[in-house]
Amino acid sequence: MSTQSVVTAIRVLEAVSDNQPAGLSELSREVDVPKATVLRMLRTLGELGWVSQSEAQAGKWVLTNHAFAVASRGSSGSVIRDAAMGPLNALQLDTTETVHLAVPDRGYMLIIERLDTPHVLRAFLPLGSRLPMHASSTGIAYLSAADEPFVDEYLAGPLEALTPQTVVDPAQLRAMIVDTRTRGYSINEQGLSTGITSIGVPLLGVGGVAAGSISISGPSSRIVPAKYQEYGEAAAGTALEISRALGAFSAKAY
Amino acid sequence: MSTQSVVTAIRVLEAVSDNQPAGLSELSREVDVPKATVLRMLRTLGELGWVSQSEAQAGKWVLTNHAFAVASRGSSGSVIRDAAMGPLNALQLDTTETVHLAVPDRGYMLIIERLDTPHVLRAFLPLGSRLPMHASSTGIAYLSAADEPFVDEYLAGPLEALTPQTVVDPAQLRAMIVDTRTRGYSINEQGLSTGITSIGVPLLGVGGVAAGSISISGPSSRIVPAKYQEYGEAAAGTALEISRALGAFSAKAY
DNA sequence: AACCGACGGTTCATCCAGTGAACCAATGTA
DNA sequence: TACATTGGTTCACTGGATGAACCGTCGGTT
Repeated sequence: MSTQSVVTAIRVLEAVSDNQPAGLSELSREVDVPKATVLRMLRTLGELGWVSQSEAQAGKWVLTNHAFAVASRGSSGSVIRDAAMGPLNALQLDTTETVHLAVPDRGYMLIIERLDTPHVLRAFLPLGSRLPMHASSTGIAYLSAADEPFVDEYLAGPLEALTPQTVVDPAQLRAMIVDTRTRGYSINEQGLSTGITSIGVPLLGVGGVAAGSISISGPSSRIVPAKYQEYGEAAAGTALEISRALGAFSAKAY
Repeated sequence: MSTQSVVTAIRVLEAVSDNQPAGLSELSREVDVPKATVLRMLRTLGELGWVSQSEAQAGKWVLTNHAFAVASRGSSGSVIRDAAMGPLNALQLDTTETVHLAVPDRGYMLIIERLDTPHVLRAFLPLGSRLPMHASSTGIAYLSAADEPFVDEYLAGPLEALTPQTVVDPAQLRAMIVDTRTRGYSINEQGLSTGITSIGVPLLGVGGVAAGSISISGPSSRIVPAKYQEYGEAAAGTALEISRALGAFSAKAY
């Protein structure tokens, strides 16, 4: 790989992100690069305003808000967001529950938008949360629209259980994906966090490829089985609208 | 500055972020670095999963979601978020209007969280939005708690008007900052976008330094002058609670 | 008190990775 | 047709990146 110093710098950056207030030796071990080099990277990234020394603990390094600001103008993210916000807003008002907009990132679903419920009891997924695909309705929905090789590869990997209800059996997950395809929406009952049920639908981008997903989430006491169909169909309608806006069904532009 | 290839890479990354589907020559000009070098950076960043070729337009480069995922675990962001979400939630329920959580980034306020109003008529700031400080209630609130040199520098810079109501006169802005200090909250009437009024309060971090701000926003037809005081005081109370949790008033830990 | 290990941070000779001018083919446009 | 711009490639040169060995400090053990 070329430009190895850049590679090192980015790896350091990701290591900082993963270990938040991260120490020098710690990072050096993590990235497997001499301390001197890591420190030089941190200094450079610091000058650029991407990391800084934690004011709470000297010698510990943290990410800055600037890093977030630069990266939040993500490509597909903003395209999808633009297309999704209107319909998503309507969906939230219709259902009165929290709706999420998620895009894929390396086996995770990344929450990039949220419109929340007026209910006192509300679910909180901070913006930027990464949810394992197999443990979230957005993830299963995304997988239901993704191409086979991707699904095979994902299901072959290690699947961690986040709650006692998390489904980690590949065969069972495959069945859930098939159900999602036929039904039009995925259902996740407390597989991500206890007491939360969620219903997801995939979004399609240009050429009909999976681009992300949306979901309706709330306490399992409110999102009861009797409501699955109503919410599922509402979400599916919204997703269709967004996918259409993304150009999923128009002739591919050459 | 050391490790110049890293500097170049990050500058390329930021240039991509700013110009979204960005072409090679375009970036080369922007960063003032030969095309060959820019291309090498793009390839390296591509291998790392931070940028990719736009599938819509070949040869154009865009940021990936992965970049967003890494950077969204921002330091101060998450610390503040953890401290703020509880009180903010209560504030939203009390006022029934949209509340925002914002942190500073190079002259802008970065919206990192939002709790939505149940009202059909609602304002949308996408999460990750960057608002000029002088044109937002969060910005003026932040400036009212920031140190003098920072304020001087900011007001000396170019101040763009986003709407006909945006205040861009430094003297007038300074008066607004003073008012904010004495009153306890800032008011922005349609300075950010027409038809939207917003009330902001600064958050203080360790040592009492400005760390961010919160705001209550809504259509100017609902957030009328008669409500300013009620909302302002509610927000100020919430901000105080958050600042306390951030350790603004405890003895500095040595 | 003396010892130890781990911490953040520094130094500097070696050498290889990054640089950028010049190049290509393709497309657009006047 | 000619000209300008695009994305992308090549390669000799050299100066910037590397990493082993170093320093001072801190906190816990014995």
